[in-house]
Amino acid sequence: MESQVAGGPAGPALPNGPLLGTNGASDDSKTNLIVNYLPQNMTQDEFKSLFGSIGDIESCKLVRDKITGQSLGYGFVNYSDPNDADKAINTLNGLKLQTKTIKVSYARPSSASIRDANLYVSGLPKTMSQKEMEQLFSQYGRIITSRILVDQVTGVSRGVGFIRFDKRIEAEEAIKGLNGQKPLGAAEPITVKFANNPSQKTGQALLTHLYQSSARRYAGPLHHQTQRFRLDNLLNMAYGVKRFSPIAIDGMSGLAGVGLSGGAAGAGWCIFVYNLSPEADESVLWQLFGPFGAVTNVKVIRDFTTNKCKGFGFVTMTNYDEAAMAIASLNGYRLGERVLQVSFKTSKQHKA
DNA sequence: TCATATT
Repeated sequence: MESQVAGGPAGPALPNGPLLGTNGASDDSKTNLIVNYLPQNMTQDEFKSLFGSIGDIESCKLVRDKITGQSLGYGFVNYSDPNDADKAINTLNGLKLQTKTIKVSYARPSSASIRDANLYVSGLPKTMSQKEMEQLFSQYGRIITSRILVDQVTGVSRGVGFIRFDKRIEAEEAIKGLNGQKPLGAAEPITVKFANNPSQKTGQALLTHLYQSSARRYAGPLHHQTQRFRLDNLLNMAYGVKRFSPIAIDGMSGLAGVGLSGGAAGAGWCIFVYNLSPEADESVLWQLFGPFGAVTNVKVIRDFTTNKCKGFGFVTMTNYDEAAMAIASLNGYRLGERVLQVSFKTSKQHKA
């Protein structure tokens, strides 16, 4: 993560110049851990507290979905002392937390070459074991993880599995070599392709969350036209249907001086979004508001010196009804540990 | 017939 400078009194004298290893990279391979199979509902604070009980933490991060803020079930911990990292592996690896058994291991150095190295395999013989599947794939490289999905009730293989290689090149070679091939003694060929990236799922996950939260917020019989409008549109979005609603939502009375920004270039409805994380960027706003309709502009307000988001931003949408829908759906939406506040921007001139 | 491992 961050460069660490060796300052140990017992270490060899360092030459002048950058206090880095000969390869120019900082060496956190002895202090940086990856933690997998965390319970879905574990928070950053709980994560830090659990691993902080071992020793001083330099930094730690529970990895979450960029858009929905949901935990992705893994995280990183960087200890100040390599001995604490070792201790964390020995004492916390295999710990059972709720339904999960967490895995604690040293993190490989992060690089582009190890990303997108995860394969989805289907059409496997039901009799093939995880070990046999690994043997089949191991000729193409170092396998980091493997799994065969099983029927929840019977425990029998579903013929579907995952293989994560150390390097993406190895995964590519495995696809070339094994996709469409019959394993020894198998009746049918297997399909080998890259597994879905979690980020591809987030659009759908967002819509699901929005639909659920919307359904909760407007719980009750759907006889009111406004409610029907919202739910119809959320369902339409989920199915990718674009259509105009014949039902007009609440009138636009009482909106004088609110939201509507004039000017040829900036015409549209300006929306104020509050409680963004310091890490938020424009893409988050595009992805949050895009599903609701035409978005012409997004802006994250950043601190000039740190370049971190100051906690708020603005989105401009062309159509009133789509902006109103976005506000109704996203106001109060939980993004990670934060609850968004979303409203039409109020004009500053009129404030006391 | 896609669960979750690279900040």
